[in-house]
Amino acid sequence: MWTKPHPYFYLYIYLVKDDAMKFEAATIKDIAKALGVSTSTVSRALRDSHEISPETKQLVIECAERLNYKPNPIALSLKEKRSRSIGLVVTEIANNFFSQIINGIESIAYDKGYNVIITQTFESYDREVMDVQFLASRGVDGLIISLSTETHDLSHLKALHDRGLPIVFFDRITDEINTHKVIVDNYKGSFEATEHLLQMGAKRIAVISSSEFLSITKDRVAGYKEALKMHGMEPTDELIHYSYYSGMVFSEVEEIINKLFTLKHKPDAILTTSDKITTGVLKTLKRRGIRIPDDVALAGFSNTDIPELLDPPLTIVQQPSREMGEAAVSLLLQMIESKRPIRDFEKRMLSPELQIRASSVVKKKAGKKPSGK
Amino acid sequence: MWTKPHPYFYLYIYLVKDDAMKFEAATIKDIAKALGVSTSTVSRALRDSHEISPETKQLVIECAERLNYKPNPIALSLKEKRSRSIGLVVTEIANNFFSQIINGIESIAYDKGYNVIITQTFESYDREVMDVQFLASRGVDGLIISLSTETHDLSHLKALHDRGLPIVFFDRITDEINTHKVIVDNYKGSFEATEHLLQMGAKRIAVISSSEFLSITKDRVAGYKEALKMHGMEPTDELIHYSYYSGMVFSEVEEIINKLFTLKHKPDAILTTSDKITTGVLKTLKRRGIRIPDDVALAGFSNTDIPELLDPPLTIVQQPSREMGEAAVSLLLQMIESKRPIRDFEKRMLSPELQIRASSVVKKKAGKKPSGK
DNA sequence: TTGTAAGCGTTATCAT
DNA sequence: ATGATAACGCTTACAA
Repeated sequence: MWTKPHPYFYLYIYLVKDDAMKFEAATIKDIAKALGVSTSTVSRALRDSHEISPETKQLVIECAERLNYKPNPIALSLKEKRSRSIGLVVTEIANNFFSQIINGIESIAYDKGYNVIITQTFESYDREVMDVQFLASRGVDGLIISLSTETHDLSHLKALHDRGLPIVFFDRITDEINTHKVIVDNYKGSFEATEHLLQMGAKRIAVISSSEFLSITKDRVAGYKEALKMHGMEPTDELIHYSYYSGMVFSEVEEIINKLFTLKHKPDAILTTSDKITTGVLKTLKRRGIRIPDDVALAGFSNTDIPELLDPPLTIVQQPSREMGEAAVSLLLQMIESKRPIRDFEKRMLSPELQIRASSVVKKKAGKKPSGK
Repeated sequence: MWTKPHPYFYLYIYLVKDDAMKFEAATIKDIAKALGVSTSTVSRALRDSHEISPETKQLVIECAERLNYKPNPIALSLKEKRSRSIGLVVTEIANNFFSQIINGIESIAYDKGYNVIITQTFESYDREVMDVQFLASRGVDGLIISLSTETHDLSHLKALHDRGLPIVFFDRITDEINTHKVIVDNYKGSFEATEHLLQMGAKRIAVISSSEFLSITKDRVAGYKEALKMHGMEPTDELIHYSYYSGMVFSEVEEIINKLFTLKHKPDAILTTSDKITTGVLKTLKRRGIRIPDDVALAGFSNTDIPELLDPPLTIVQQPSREMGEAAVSLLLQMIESKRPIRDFEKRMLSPELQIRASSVVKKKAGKKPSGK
């Protein structure tokens, strides 16, 4: 159906002569010199210290504006012993779930004057270790991380945590490190999706989930199993499958589908629990000419707009990714900015604003029923 | 088809007591003290200066390792008067074209010790100005930017450029600022896509492009027109449409499709020139029950895997986004790191490596022909 | 109310 | 071959 890829585009690159000299920004010293006062006076005036005469303050502020003075963030960092940057470790930027996480994180981080350094693991443990070390060497003030599927050894993170680096886990979390974590109710999500498939008339629901070593997988599969039991069905191992690389490696998904559809009793519905797995299953079914929902009904976790484009529709479980990012970064900044420990587990919850946003997330459902063979 | 969205997910947030003290990293001073030498000796030893005795060097390096010494990047930045960070302005991270641009940029930037600060405009001029100012205030050493669709006034960038801030434009470029630019051959891309539609038997090809003010739009529409002329057809205005927000605002695309399909002579093929427009058109056609390619053939620019999931297939024009990112950042780092002007336009082209990578990009074509009514 | 000086971590320029 | 010192931009005791 697709012709063989062939080389195509040229890159056009315009080069120009570059003889601009480096612009020197105004410093506090320039202001001091211009006004014939000391740098400390300027510093204090700009920070609106109470021990500066209104006139001087006025003068300084005016002069600062005139010179277009901007405090040098690097000098500040050196003084304050903080980089005002936080590290982020995700699987892949080119994934809606994570790009929305990033949006959530950056919106808040930038507001508070923090940079975000983004790194990607592509589900590789080695990359994760590299990323974490890179971030540590850049002197980030804190770390937000979703573990790679390959990660079983957490020593690279433990070491940093022991040294006092604030860390927040999200989505793929771990029990081995005692710090803040942000996840959604994965159990409930897959429970409801499974239930919906049952309501559509499905009798044999298969599940394709991420690596069974991931925390989220356990919850999602548990929700699936519980829904079956609630409706008087017994989960069968032959219908439960794991994609080690969460669908990043397409052939994994393909093989699972192949296995499922060579069973004596083929499934009449499939639950997929990640963006990439959902996409992969769609692709495979299309290739094999298996129709949705006539041959199999489908319910899947997805944060992309792919399923919306497809006919017939499927059930989508959407995660509040942006809100997760916001929550994670808020917690991290809290850890960073308050030296004091968070004392009260109940009271010191998220700010109300954040909680409201968190509940605004949706689940979309498909209406059609499978022909129920 | 889709039931009304309803609130769904909870955010689970685990809070823990945080009583870890801030870890103090080893400095050059610690090494000096431990070894009873001066800081300058340590500094020189670590930088492998020739004027240090081998024994001292040995000692210092050993000690540094023992203390797990890492040079403080912030102190270095302050000294060198550079932040070792570069700013990036894109439309949106959650867009494959840009996330791959980011991949290209980061892979090279990180290797050379630079951070990348990513900002998003969402096609808004105001956001772009904010982003640029934010990046400037963070003291980035350089800027990589793809202009927003709303941007007609370039003074925010001109000011920085005049001050000597290195800037590289990519994709949506401008003539008004004389600096490096990275684009693909948009003309050729849309020329070939149009030609392919013609070969499929299309007689009336419509084009839906981004804002007509964007540089890329001009090239793409020009390629389309030229292909028509080459095949003895005259471009008609009623078949040429522009989406001001490049498909980011879905209703724009919807309206254009509506207009096209209420024409006396409806189009039998459509060329779309951006990710979002392609997606939007697919969605609209699906909603209106217009079949591809039986009712209309489709060719579109896209860097997502969405079209691959759809049946019937369409022609896809793919941009070498990762390579564009690599090219852009290479040029920028060149500008940043060499005070000397780039003298020779011809010789100082990209490194060979980069050129090779740039040609590895593909175009995929659909095979089916429209029923050609 | 304002100025002086020390310090953040590092390197470059002098001396020694 | 090594050490002392100043400097990068800024804040903050401490003095005045």
